[in-house]
Amino acid sequence: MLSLTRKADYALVALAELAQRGEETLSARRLADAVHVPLPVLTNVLNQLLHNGLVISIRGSQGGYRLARDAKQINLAEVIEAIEGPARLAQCCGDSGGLSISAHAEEQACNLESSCRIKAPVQRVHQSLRQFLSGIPLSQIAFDVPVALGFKSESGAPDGAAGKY
Amino acid sequence: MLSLTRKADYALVALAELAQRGEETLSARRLADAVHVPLPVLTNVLNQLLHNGLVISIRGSQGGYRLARDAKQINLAEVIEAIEGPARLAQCCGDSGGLSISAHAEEQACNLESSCRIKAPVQRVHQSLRQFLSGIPLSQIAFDVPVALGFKSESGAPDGAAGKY
DNA sequence: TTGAACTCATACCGTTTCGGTGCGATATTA
DNA sequence: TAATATCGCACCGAAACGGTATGAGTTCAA
Repeated sequence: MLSLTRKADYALVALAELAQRGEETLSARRLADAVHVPLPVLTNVLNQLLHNGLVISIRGSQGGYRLARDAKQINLAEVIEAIEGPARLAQCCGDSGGLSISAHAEEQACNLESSCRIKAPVQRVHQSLRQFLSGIPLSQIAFDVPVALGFKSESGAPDGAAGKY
Repeated sequence: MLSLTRKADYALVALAELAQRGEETLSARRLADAVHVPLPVLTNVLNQLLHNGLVISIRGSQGGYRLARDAKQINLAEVIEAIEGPARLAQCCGDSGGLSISAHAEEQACNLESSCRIKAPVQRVHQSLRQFLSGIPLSQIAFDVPVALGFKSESGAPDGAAGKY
């Protein structure tokens, strides 16, 4: 459920590695070695990250990649969207943001009445899901900061985060 | 990103419909009509829901389906997992719970050092993601209860829910 | 100026998953 | 016993995913 694609995994790992290297410019080859991902695959991933402004590239010899911003300024939602494209929790209609292509609202799904009775609440869930991911900076992944206020074990109802969707 | 499969959509819509019907036993055919999903597809979905204890079935004529529990007792995580199988946010190793088959820990991925430096924090994210979904009851989807404490608009940092992964 | 070391962009392909269909078996009721 | 259901597979086409290959452009250093 809600799993990431493997490429998104790679992106996360690669970005974390770059974050740990700080200012250093790392060639795709060396990054691939460090992270144990086949070079051509990593190349693809890095390109997508480039186009989404998450890394910057320096061409030519001695070139390579570097984070475009500080690791604290990059969040999980960005990374995932960079690789997997804009989101939609359910097929049911719209995204919310870059809604452009939603106009190809074609054949199926949302001309159904009762399924769209679902639409509003599902979208709300999706919204808060996205905000949840937006709140997690890359730095937390890269440096594995043990977070101050974790979840309160298994006290049945999860605290805060879940209650207010 | 993080999108549900279409079948999970159908499951959600069907369950919501059942929730609204209360005690009524609804045949697959009538449910399919109500929800505008092709009958054979819905049949598959209902079977999966049956095996995961979310609905109960009554066979024979006048048979049909009904929620196995009150809508308040069914949460989103259950529904999604029933359809899409147990979760893993990242390929990176384990689930956490029914970890059995994780032993087929085969060819790839997690024999890599640096990628597994990622493992712990990613799993923590996944954990809280799951708890988040566990906190949303079917009743909220079915009856679209407008929630008391929504998100505070676009105040940059999302409140509560996101801060504490 | 030449060549090496890179990035960049795209096209391609095999495999898996997804969405959907069909059918035979079984169970229940009238 | 006939009608109406669920049940449980197995099947198929299409799309997405994961991975590979290749050619072109860019920069730097000798």
